[in-house]
Amino acid sequence: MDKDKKMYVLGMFPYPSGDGLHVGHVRIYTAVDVMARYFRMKSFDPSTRSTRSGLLQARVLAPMGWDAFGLPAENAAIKNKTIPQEIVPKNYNNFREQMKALSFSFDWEREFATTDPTYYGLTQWIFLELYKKGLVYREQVPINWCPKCKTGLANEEVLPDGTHERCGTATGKKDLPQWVMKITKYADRLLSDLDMDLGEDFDKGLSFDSPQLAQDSQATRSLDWPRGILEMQRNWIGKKEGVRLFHKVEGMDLQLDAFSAYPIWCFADTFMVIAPEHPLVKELVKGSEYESSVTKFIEESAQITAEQRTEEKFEKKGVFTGRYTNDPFNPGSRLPVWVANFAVMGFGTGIIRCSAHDPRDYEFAQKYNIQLKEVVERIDPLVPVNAHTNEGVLKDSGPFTGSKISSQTIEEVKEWIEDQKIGRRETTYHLRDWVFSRQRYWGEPIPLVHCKTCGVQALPEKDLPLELPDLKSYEPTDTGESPLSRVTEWVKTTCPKCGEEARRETDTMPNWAGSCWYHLAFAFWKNANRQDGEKSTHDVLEVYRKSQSDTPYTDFWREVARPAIDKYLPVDWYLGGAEHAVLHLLYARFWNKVLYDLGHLSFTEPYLRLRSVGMVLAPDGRKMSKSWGNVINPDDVVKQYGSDPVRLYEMFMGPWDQVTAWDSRALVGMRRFLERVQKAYEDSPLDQETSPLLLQKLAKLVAHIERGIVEQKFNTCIAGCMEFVNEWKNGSLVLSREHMGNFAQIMCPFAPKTAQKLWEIAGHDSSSKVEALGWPQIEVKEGEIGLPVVYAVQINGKLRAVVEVASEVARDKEQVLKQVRASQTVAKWLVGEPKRTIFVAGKLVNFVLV
RNA sequence: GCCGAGGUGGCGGAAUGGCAGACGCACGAGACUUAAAAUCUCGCGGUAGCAAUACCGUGCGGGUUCGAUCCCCGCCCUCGGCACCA
Repeated sequence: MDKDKKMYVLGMFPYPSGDGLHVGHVRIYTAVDVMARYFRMKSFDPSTRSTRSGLLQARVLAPMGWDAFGLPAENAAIKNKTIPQEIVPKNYNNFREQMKALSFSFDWEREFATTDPTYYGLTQWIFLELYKKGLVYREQVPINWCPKCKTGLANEEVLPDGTHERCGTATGKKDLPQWVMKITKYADRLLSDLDMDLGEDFDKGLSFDSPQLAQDSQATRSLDWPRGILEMQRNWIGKKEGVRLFHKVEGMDLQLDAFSAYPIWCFADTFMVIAPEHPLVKELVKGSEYESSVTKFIEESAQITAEQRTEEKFEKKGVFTGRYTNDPFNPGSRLPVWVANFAVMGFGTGIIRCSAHDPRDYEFAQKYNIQLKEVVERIDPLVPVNAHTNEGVLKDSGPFTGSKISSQTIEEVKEWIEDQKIGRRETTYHLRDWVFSRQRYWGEPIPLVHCKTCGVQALPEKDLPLELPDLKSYEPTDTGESPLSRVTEWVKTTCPKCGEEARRETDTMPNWAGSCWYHLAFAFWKNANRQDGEKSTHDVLEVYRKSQSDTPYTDFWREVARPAIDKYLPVDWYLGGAEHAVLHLLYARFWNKVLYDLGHLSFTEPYLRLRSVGMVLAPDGRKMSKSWGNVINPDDVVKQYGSDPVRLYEMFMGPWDQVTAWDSRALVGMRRFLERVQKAYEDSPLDQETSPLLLQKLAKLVAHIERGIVEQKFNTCIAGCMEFVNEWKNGSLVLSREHMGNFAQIMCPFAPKTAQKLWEIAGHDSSSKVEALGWPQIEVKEGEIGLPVVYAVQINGKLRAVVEVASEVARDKEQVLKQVRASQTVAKWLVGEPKRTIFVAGKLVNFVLV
């Protein structure tokens, strides 16, 4: 094996809740373990066979850790009247034991929790790197607020009807200063890199000459992610190139800017709409006869929750402001300005130019009798053409009258707009900046200090990690501030710049922070459980912290972390749930790009191949949920059936990427199969020659499993194994000792315990490990075995017979046709000479009579 | 409305242009057993037939092809995600 090659297989690390591992987790991590075990065997180098640790030299990384900060643990601790520091380790220790019980062969000496100060010190260091790069800023951002509990709430604590999930009070919003990350600065790259050629980053993991991986090197080496998830990322970023258009309000010194993504249709616009929450609305009507009606409308709109607003039946409503603007597209015309609830702040400018060519605008204009104009002849006489089609020939459109709409004329219009100085090109994004503050206890403290004279100061690297103080009471405060703000002795500090008294930032980081870079940490992480006597990451970092350097973390990153990261990253296979399709993946990609720009990483995309698992439903076909009482606990089934049958069942139950309902009865089939194989091994003498048919099947099975594993078609791999055993035992066929060993080897990724037992029954002693000699290679040359080839014979495309042809002539068309025609059944159907004969070598003959 | 994934026996599913229903579950019959469980053997899409066999059959309608579960066009349904996005 090429020493520069590696394989990094990663399952999205779990949030260790008190309920323990879920069968959905088991489905993901069994797949990760199957792949990891396969790649380890595959990476075995026969030339190092004599060295004791040929396997250990292979650079296959399959780590596991715990995403342990965040709201659920904090709320669970509050509920149980304890502290997160106590329940979190309890939870992840339980997760680890459950995983070990399932024989997951993860690199346990690399395990960590994001709540470990050694880990979150590095998270804080990365935060400061982003901060120093100017990607973190402070802004007033509204949070969800429960006026009764006097507490800030996460979105998930607010029910769809806008009430607080715990007390039922209607929630509101409260403005708080928050730290925000400028992810929008990276919007373009986050979008275009989805299609970028990743070059050699992609090649590093190609050493295992597996079927699909071999294909990759020939295809474009852009991200190999499910199409749907790529699409969701694109939509979430939501890049729109358009124009910002300027309008003067008649009789006022006021400009209204509107964004348009379809500028070529602007000649049709006949009115404008402004969002009720737009800051200029009040100014527009101040002191006019419209003031009261508009104010009333604003108040009404404010009471409607965002949820209600997005309901389908939601009625488009508005009121006239009494104001008009000029229309730069139709000089001399004026556009009435309405306030309407279908305009929202936060997209575009909050002000829209409206026309008959937008169904929503059209509906609104019809309702309020606003004059309309159309610039493209209708196709359907009942409705105006929709601008989104961007098709048609313009009429009544100033200098563009008579132009056919095309990408070229759209460009011309944009140019014309800029020439006329009535607007300018602008790109908008759906993506917003990322609110990074949480007014919560259980998260990484944000390592900033507020000084009266020096303003906000970053904590020096030497002071990291900034540890979370142990608190007995950590419930949210009634001002909405973080619970940390109450801990006077912790908050009180000195300014790193001037040394005067200063206050620590009391907000903590969101749950996402730890998961933004954990895949990097696994590359260099060493925990204290190591057997090999090497220093743990904690100890190494301590040495740096106690050194003279002012930048111990930067030094550590450069000297320790970076070389290991370069060795293993990017992640070759990333397996997890589709629920992270947008946020986690986007945030992690964002941090990766920033770290790349800072020179801390050598690659721009963290996850090369992404696969999402299908949900496991309860036996009743519904989602598993405590409230339905239909949750299957993996502990119970492992106890009842054993770990190998559970692993096998999770892989066998259906296509890995599709939803399937759990069926405990089907599980017994897995145990039966494993017992049957073991019996078959015990009954087989070890001194036989393998039957030719079986040898051929075994060779095919090995190839099938290799392809199946990299394509995540685990279900058919297992079916293939079952089929093989059925062939073996139902016929009077025999397997040699060597081939019995081979079958044990290919079973190993799926059912490692059973595979080891089979290996031993096949004559190896227990000090020999089934995975230790690599992946079996069985070569059968075509024709060597001399088995007859089965031809399907069709008449007019309809199957009429099946004919065996001796292997020596099985590829010779003339000979095959002769033999096929000799069959009685074929002769019966073959009336007259065929007009055409289709011959597919080794497979099929089709006589076409008509 | 848009985007995505699906629709095949009683059930989970297999077959990605070439023998539809592999493999497993459930079910039925038989063997073993005093009996049951377990295990083993056989059967198991529908219709007709004692049978050989024939016809029908992969959500619906059309098309391409010697040949379509698979590719193309138009619909229907289920699940997941997003949405007054200007």
